[in-house]
Amino acid sequence: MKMSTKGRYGLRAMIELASHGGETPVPLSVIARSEEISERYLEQLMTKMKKADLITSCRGSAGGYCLARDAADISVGDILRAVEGNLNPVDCSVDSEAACENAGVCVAKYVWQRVNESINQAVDGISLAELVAKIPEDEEKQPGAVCACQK
Amino acid sequence: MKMSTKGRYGLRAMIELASHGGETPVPLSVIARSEEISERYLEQLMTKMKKADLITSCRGSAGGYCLARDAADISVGDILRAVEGNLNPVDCSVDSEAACENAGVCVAKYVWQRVNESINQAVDGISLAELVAKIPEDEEKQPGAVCACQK
DNA sequence: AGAAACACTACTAAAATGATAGGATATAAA
DNA sequence: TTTATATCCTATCATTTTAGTAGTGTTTCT
Repeated sequence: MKMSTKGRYGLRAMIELASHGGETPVPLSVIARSEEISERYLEQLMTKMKKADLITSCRGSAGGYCLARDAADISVGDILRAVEGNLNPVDCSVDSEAACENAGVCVAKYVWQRVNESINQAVDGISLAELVAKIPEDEEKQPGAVCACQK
Repeated sequence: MKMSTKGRYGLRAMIELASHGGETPVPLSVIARSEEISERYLEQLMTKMKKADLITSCRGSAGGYCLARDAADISVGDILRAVEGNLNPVDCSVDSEAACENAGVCVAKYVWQRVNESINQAVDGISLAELVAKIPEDEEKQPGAVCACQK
């Protein structure tokens, strides 16, 4: 039950992006360098977040990425689901998806549904703005100090 | 963020075991056949649950596994942590473990801690007895009908 | 003695993860 | 209009993890 690098990197990239104020687009290279994430790999995650309408992009020189809306209106759940796919611990726990023929009598399903609800409730209850507000003053200025931890 | 077969099989095996009443030891072969899980693989999971003092075993002919205590006193959390290890979505989120040097200023950590607490609270709030009670009457009698779903 | 069951360790095929690589396209500034 | 700086798109690949096998040993009941 581990969050993959997709979710971890994705979240950190969004925190980094949000902490830039949003005046001008932030190039991928800046975020990647700050967070010590492979530029090529992060690019794939940004694509997913763009498709989920969490960020916008400008190509060409002086281009980069911007938040698609206010950081207060982007939840951690939005970010994680964008890069990780749904957060259900078990696919068959969500009806009409990959439910097996025993779904009707399966009591284990009850567990996975509860866990699923619990996880989503937790991540939906935290906004990006809330996280940026937690960054210590002096850290916010110099990109990179937010968290270079690879975990 | 998927639960591996360890957690899924482990939970199902325990539900199956608990549904046998506990009068006599239930052989691995019975549980494995009922739940359509590889006997050899399930054996490894049972070993973990035994080490976690969730089950006891009797060797030899007429041997098998029993719950170590009342099903009401075994939580789903106990089971999942026994077979999966801790349920933290990210290792560095738990203090004094694999914390990185930026743990002090890392705001992402806050997210993982909240998610961790949320998951554990959910699984600790469900007992094995509660699940067994949910099994439909006619299903309870014939082993295997509980859930043979591989998910 | 022999069958039935757990105990322990090592190995392995397959799947998922975490990248890397190579180009194509767009944009602004020189 | 050329050049530098970006994003965009698709394919490939090495590594790690997962899920399962296999072999051997030990215990216990009949």
